Amino acid sequence: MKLIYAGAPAFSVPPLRAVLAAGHTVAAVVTQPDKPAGRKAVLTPTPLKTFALENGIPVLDFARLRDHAADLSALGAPCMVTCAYGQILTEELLAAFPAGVYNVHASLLPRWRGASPIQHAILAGDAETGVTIMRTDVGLDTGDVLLARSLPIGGEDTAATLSEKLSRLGGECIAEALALLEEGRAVFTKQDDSRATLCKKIKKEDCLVDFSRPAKQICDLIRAMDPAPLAYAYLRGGPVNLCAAAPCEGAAFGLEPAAPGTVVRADKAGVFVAAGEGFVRVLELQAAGGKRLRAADFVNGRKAAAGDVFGGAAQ
RNA sequence: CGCGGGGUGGAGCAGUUCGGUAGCUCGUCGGGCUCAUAACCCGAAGGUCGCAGGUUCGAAUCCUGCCCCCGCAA
Repeated sequence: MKLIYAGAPAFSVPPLRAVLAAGHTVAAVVTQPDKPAGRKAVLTPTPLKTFALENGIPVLDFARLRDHAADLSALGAPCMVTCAYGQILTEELLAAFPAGVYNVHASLLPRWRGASPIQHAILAGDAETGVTIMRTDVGLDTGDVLLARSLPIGGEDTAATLSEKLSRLGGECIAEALALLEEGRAVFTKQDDSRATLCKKIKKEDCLVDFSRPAKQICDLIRAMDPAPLAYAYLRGGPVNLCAAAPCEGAAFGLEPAAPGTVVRADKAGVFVAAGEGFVRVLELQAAGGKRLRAADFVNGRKAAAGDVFGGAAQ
């Protein structure tokens, strides 16, 4: 089938690869314009654009896709596949594709509609998540579902590992969905709006760790924000990113109860912090200006010691 | 020109203010102690101090230029 593929981040690359591998013709890749990235504001193309150019696929990076419906229909592709593209599609755009627009979404819809489904699934402590292929309508991830596949969320999963797995699964799903469409065997199911949950884009302020909460929830937050933007708390007057951690029982490591946020032990085994319930064993940390360090190295450089207290503000 | 931190044996850091023998913790290797150990004791190896130039009798340290890494913000 001839189609247009829209996406942007690394997550959107494997599904495109799967679409190509399945023998479909990608008339063009639509992505976001190059954006200044990093401290030097170097103009950087999206990962999807880089991949497309490497594979000789024409790239369209309109700032406002809604102004270019005519350009899209001129390509003569009956359908479009979107995956983490990041722009809302208007009715006019949807109308440009007689065979429909299909979205690869990284959650089991109607749960986690919106911008950050992977992070929110981990953050909420969900036991499983998955990929949903739906036929896009004018709402935000509200279209009828063509196909969905689930994946368990492991206790070690971070947004990074889960994203990679879901991206691969997304490739399998979109390939299968396109096959169903071509064979005319596609069956659509309406979403149960009453069970829908919405997630917004994550901001750094959402990542501040509150140690008065249970250790399990704190660790879910830390895993959800890895590798970016990273959960953090203040220590010795400055912000420290908490990159990897696991909840633990005090008895197993000989820890005495203490006020939430207190470092009760800091050595090769980790930085152990008292939480509202249980203890958080922090395994990787990053001080401002420094690299991400294993707890042993962080402690060895004396950036943390037993008795320090993690807080919610700089002081 | 958005703000800021940093580059010193394999790892994390101190030393730079005020130039004068390269230091700490950890790791590694060897030995010892121990029923045993990630514990403890003794010893050893390992560094062009990011790069280039300058000042100086002498530069990790002062001056100039450059490269690289990172936090915040976008």
